[in-house]
Amino acid sequence: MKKEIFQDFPAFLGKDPFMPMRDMIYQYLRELIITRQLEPGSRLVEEDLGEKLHASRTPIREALRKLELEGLIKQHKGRGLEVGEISLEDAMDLYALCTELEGYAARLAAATATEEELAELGSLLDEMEFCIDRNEKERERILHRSFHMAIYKASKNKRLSKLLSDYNDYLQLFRSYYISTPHTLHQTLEEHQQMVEAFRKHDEDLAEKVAKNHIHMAQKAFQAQWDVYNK
Amino acid sequence: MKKEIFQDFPAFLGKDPFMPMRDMIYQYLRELIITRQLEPGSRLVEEDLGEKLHASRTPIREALRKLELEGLIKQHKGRGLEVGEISLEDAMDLYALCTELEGYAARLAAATATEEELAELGSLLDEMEFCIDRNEKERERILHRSFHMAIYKASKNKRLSKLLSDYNDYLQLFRSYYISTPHTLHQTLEEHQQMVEAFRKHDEDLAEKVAKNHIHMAQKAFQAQWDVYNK
DNA sequence: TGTATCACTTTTGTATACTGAGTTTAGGCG
DNA sequence: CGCCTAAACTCAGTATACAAAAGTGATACA
Repeated sequence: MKKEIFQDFPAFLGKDPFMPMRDMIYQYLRELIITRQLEPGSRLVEEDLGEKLHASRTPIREALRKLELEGLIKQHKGRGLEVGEISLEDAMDLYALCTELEGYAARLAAATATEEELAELGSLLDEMEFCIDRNEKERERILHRSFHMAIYKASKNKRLSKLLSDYNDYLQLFRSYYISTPHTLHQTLEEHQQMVEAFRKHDEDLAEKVAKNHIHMAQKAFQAQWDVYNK
Repeated sequence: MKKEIFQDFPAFLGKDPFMPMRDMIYQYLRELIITRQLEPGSRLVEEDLGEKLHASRTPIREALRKLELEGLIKQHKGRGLEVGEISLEDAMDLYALCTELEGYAARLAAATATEEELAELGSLLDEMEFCIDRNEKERERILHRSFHMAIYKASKNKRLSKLLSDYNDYLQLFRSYYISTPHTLHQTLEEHQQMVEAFRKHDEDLAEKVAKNHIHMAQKAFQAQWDVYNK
């Protein structure tokens, strides 16, 4: 495990000086894993991490337990933890599940979305279009996330919202497989527009269908890239 | 917090002498909470628990963190943890979510169930009928759980299976609200029979419909009892 | 040369000690 | 008598120390 990876932890710490150390460490490691700065298979030794992050084993352990529960890290045969490999089977399961859940969330959103929520979604859409034209990828990524979050919130089901929000982060891992080309970005934008359109008409069936299709497209893009990488 | 509640922990420990203490404590506390032996609002002080369960704070903490993540216990404003109160809103959200997920699992099961899986479900059904006639409630409860697990497994989606399995345990908490009368048990049995029937015919739409209805019935029973308790 | 055993190393599991934040309580002052 | 303040207490957050399990390697014996 290279030490340089952990160089920017002090800056990360500064973000919220009141957050408990364990949560800091959790979020920090989670980000490293999801952005693949920590590669699958990397070993995570409590004492090493403690030294590198200038913390004792106790908060490290609690962060690791949480990551383990999320499925991002796994118990290494025999002993120690390591960053989990992603398997095609798991990815397919997750995409299938998310397809259902997004569809359901969209259905609920279509049924109950308020004018404010629709306006919010509309303005996010405009911003995203702007970003795509200017090729501001990072900002586009953040807006994309906000867009989906806004839908989850509009579903008015807190459990569903939390679940999808967690899964969305996880899917981030898979997205690193297929690079967003301008083409796929425009494609995605159009799908988003269709969704908002369906919400505006309060057409539940259409909203569900379009949302499901949206995730399904992402799944197909992932699988295509997977097949390229793994012959 | 009464000490007597924790009397049977040594026996619980005996079940698997190789399981780490933190997992023992987690499972033990979880069962106490779900069966309401630890009432909502009970305070959970690390040091107290350590003394009563003859363990140090470290494994206790790790067990508590896990329970907190599951939403079974909450950080009490200012200080300490306590067993979470259940809110009607959260229960309704969870039932709605489970309705969707069970429906989806049933659809998948109907599509792909093998002869072995169908036979397994059939025999569980027979056993349950036997138990209901003899009024063996505890055994019926365990079989009920196994029945749903068998469906999840038949869906062949591991993520979905894990998620529903966790939620099922959680719903146990809500079930303690409405007592299972022979009438509702027979009603439930019939719903289960309809589900297996749909699986046998590989009728996905029917399976989904019946499964959703099954959870929806449970939701209605819960809400009715809630309304009685809370005026 | 191959294998079995034993000491050693690595790393997690558990216990305990210390610290600091927030709460309660008791005493003094108006 | 009530209110404000400060000391004491409670309890979680973090650090450290010790124990135990499990791999690793070296040595001795066949």
